[in-house]
Amino acid sequence: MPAPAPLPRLVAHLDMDAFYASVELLRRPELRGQMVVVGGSRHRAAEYAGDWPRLGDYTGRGVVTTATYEARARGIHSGMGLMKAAALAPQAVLLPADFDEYRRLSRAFKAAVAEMAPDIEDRGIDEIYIELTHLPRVRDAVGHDPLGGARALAQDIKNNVRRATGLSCSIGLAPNKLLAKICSDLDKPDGLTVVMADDVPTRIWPLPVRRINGIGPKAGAQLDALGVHTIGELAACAPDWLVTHFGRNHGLWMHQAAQGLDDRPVVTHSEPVSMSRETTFERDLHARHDKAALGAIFTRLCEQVAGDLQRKGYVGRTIGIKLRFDDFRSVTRDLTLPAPTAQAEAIRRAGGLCLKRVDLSRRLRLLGVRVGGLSKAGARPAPGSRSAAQGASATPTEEPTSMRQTLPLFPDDEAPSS
DNA sequence: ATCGTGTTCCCGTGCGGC
DNA sequence: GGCCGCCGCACGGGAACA
Repeated sequence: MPAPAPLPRLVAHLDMDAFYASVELLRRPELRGQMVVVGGSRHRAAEYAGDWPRLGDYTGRGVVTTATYEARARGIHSGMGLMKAAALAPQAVLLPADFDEYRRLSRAFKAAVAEMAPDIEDRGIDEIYIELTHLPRVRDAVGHDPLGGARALAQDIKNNVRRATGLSCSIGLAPNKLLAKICSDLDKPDGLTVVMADDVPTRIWPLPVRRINGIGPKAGAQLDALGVHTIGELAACAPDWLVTHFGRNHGLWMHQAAQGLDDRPVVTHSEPVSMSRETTFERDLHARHDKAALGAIFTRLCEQVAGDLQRKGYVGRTIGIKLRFDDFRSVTRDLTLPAPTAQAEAIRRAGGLCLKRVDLSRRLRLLGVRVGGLSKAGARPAPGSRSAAQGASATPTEEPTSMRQTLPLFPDDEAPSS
């Protein structure tokens, strides 16, 4: 009896095509074929008498969230400032984002995948990883051809997503998450791309290093400056040389990734670590001059994040704020409370204390509130979180005195250090 | 005239417990 | 008591990604 061939691991990465824009086209089919951009937050999708709002008429802050392929052909891409996009294609239709609808379709496409392959890792609203290795259709594929079985399954998953949502997606099929992610992008839209270990030199090595998930703008620019442009060039770098430039962890990881190696599991369950709300103002605000407006925004953010926590049944111990100044520098401050909370009042008081630790002489463009160190609202504190238990043996209901006094939301700049 | 929102992970520093 | 090393946590910043 011949020894059974070792089973290759098979992972799929599924990415919805131009997700938000495609959802908009589902309910506005008359826009098909046009340049459509989704983005901005403060404009309304009012009733248009056959006349769509045009990018060129938009004034204000905001970025492109998604653009149809027609708009991308004009050089528009996600993350681009709306005013810059407007210069490229003023006649493109601009629609505001409707996250409730996107979440509805997101649940629908994930359910359609789960019918066929239940081991799914959520990677946000429009993409997932799928573990295929142990599925009967793959493991016991006819002719002992697991790859053939996986490819057929991936095609069936695409068909089921389209049946359930009317939307197309692209799937990458590979021996690990890293390669699956890269190759789901190789044949967009509506693609199904397979890359196995043997294909890495021909299909992966010619690509720019930025295509590796985890090499972002900073590392990409650094590698570029060092003369390393493609993944193949990165693969040829000595690990020690990468370690000297990027540190032990990062350098060794880069070297592994460039070989197409990755053993991260598909993680099917995860708990949230933090929840936050933030907002960019329509115009930059000053802590003293616009104190009332900022205080109101701050209070609203605290209420929103408290509402999010309560709705989802979490409490958190670490309260943080985030500020972005007019020069785009940002700072964060946080504070860990003796006991977790989901109350807007407590969050606002702690956030107010954080705020006092920041030099507020520059104008602000963004304010955010974050709650981390989350635990389930009903649960006993985890045996790992010590400070609540081992600090003074206070009763859980007792409030520190500092929490009881009403603190100014945006304190005047007191005792300037200059 | 750019440059949002929400989340995770990682690293360095500082500090206290042991 | 002082010092040391180790460890974990809190905090702040940065990078990355959807």
